[in-house]
Amino acid sequence: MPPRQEAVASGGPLFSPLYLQIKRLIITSLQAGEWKAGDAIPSEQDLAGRFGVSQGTVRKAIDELAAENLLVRRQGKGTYVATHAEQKVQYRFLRLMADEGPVALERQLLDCKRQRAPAAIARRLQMRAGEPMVEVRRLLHSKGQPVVLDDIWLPGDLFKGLTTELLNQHKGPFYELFETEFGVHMIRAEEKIRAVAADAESAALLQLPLGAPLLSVERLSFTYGDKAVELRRGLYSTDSHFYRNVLN
Amino acid sequence: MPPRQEAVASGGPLFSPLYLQIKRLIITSLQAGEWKAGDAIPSEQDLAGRFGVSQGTVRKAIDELAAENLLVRRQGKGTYVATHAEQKVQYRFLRLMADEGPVALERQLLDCKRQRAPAAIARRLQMRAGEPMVEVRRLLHSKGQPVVLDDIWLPGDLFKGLTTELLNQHKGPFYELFETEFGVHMIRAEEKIRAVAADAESAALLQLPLGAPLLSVERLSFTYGDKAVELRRGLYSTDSHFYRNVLN
DNA sequence: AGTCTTATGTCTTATAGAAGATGGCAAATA
DNA sequence: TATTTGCCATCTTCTATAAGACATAAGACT
Repeated sequence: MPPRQEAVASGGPLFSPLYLQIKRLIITSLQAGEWKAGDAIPSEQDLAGRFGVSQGTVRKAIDELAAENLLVRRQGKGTYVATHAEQKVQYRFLRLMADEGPVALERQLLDCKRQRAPAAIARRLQMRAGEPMVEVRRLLHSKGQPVVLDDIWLPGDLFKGLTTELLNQHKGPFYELFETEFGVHMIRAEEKIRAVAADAESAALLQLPLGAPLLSVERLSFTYGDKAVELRRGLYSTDSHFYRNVLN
Repeated sequence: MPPRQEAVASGGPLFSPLYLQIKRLIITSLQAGEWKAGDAIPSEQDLAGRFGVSQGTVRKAIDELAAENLLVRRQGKGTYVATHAEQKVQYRFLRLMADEGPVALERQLLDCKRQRAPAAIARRLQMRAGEPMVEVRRLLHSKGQPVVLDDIWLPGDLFKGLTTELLNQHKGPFYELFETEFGVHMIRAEEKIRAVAADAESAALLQLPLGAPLLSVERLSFTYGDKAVELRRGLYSTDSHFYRNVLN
């Protein structure tokens, strides 16, 4: 067994450990859609054979991918591609909690139309202004009360057949739909949170007085290869709910 | 080598893997203050010898502790007890970012007095109302502008000698002082974030109009054994700053 | 129908060697 | 002589592999 493989060119890290090379190969397969969301990937032994390394090395690669929530391990069963369609947590990326009781949200679609990208939006998604996009607006209700107003921007070329009907007939999170219908997996996101005053439109939609303080949550979501594919701005009413975060 | 050690009693998980038992032992030593913040813990070989297991088993235990930010590994040097005194990030738990440029904060101590615990505060810290506490209030400034107003509550018995003078003469984060002077390590925290309107006092201190929207960040901090030891309420002005969070 | 066996996953532990950091010591140098 | 330089021993963590234990599900058997 050659202890070290030659790496090419200069600039980057000349050598990298075997398990990191394996990890990269697995990510490539995920990106190529070789295994779809919710599927089981081949066993550690299989992959070890395919790549010509030992099971333990594949295991360490998968360990890191599982820690990053790209894969999910189930002892005795197999290793699965992470998905937003899990029953356990309805919304994997939503950090909203209710003051008391669990959060059970109903969706109300407000709008879904194709647009040209405004400069401010395009820049954040590394696109050019004027490129085709889809804008979706919706409300989330809890016990009949409106709680979240979302404004979502998606690249038009990635989401060709996205229509109001498709969104309405689909039960479950948007991200689940994006996986099954468009093959776009959201694996990571960054949020910028501010406090803002409700303008006329948001106040009306959220049934709050004009100028009421709202949580503004601007989310940039990424797919494989750190490619930004969604910009979302949520306005949260925090009278009976809050945004929860853990630090360590 | 016995493959499995006997576990006692009933109720919990009857058996747990060796490396988890080792992990618990290490946590116990940390909690007992056997190694202080910033110190190097014994080498993996040392610990393996002490516990009568192999180096790889100790390694897996330490791996998890490092992933939880209780320990910090440095290849070739050793493994160290995590601390809030690192130069790298001034405030480990502070998620505040500036719209442009880095965050450089100056502190201004407003108040530090001993109090009886109000019921609402006591409950969150699993104490009884009326028990002695320390309340600290302070401002954080960025480029001369006030940005954060903090109201901090600490159990009085744990922080006996905490005075205005001690806080003022200390440079660096509070959590660093808590480690060195009181042996209290903050290892984890939960934050509840809301949008609120500035009342008269906070508006004046943050130099904002009355009713301006503010980010309310309520932080409950824990030390070893999931023991809550600090309740902190921060009001953030988010005109030129924001709260940053990453999801995966 | 219920129990047992077996196949196939992941999980745990152990061992050996590689890679990085550090300090001591000797040779080279000014 | 005083100082620098380079080598090396020895400490640390990191990587790679192998073997057996544990978990799960499905089929064989009673």
